Amino acid sequence: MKYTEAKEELIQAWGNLGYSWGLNKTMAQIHALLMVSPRSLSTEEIMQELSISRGNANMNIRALLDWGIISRILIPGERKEYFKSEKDIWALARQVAKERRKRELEPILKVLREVNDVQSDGSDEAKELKRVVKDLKNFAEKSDGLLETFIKSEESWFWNVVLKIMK
Amino acid sequence: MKYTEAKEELIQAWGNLGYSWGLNKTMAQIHALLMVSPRSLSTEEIMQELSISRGNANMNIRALLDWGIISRILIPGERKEYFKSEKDIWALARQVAKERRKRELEPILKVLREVNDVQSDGSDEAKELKRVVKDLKNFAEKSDGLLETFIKSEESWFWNVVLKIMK
DNA sequence: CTAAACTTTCAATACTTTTTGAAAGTATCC
DNA sequence: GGATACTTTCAAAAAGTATTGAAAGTTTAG
Repeated sequence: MKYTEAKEELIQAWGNLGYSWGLNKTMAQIHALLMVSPRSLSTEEIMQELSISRGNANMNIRALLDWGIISRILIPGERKEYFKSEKDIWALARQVAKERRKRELEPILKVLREVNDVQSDGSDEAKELKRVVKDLKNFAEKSDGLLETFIKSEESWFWNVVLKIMK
Repeated sequence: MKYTEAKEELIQAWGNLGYSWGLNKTMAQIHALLMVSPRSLSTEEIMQELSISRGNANMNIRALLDWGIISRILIPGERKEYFKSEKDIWALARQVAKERRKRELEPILKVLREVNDVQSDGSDEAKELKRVVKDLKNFAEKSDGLLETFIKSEESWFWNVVLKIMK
């Protein structure tokens, strides 16, 4: 397989994976591009490589900065901004986990804690609801704890544990 | 908080969580409704409760059946079909993990294995690409293994390990 | 200060996904 | 068989999301 072909396939594939991690397609592609690039790239170059508009590039670069998975590089003497991505995939996964926890898990935990106070009127429906809320809350809290552990973990430490699990 | 209010909030919240798990909003809401319902419901009842059309209800019920997270119930003497959901949340999570693994992780693993054969032409770009592919492949394979372990796990067993990790 | 080099915004547009509802299909009953 | 009670399909409409590009904004240099 040729280099450019491989690069395009990878950007495409990583784009899909990123999408399933909760980024959008362009975000994930920009990220992939920065991943495979040995030097940091300017907005202009990103637009070019991915054939996207300035606005689109700008918005998604900002979103990536916001997620904390790429960073701005200022090159002395240059006015343009350059960007590079986090290249350690575990660090990236931890960062994504952190953001998703904030965006997705926290809101549902809040609702579950509220709904937990529902007064049962003794009906089957209310009893079932109470049971489900209890289970969900328990699940969500445990997931939250696990995520937190993962987010704070050192790669090597995490690895050792995972290997132990999978043995 | 009142029962109906709590129920609606929960369906809403679960709808959002399900969405972030890769189900669509209606799918997740139907699932939530079945979760909190002490008895199985017919298509008609689901349409009613969620104010959705017959077509929509039908399509999403089929998708949920397809994911294997709800099941069809036939009540003797009745012609209608009823549906009930898996109520064990861990079993549900395992099922979702299984489907997503098939739909998302497997395709990227396939691409990574292909791209892995790229011939380096000695350029920095090609070297970087090779490095990234190697890392990603490693990561994806390890995630795949971990997911597999989770999917096949018994709840209690998994729990013990998780608790150990989090201690 | 003005021009140049950039970055950001945003209304319009294009694209994707979801939802609707009526029509077609299927199974069961008498 | 025909009527009834359902389920499924699917083209059209609506809703949601992403993308464009030109205009406005900002920063730096001279």
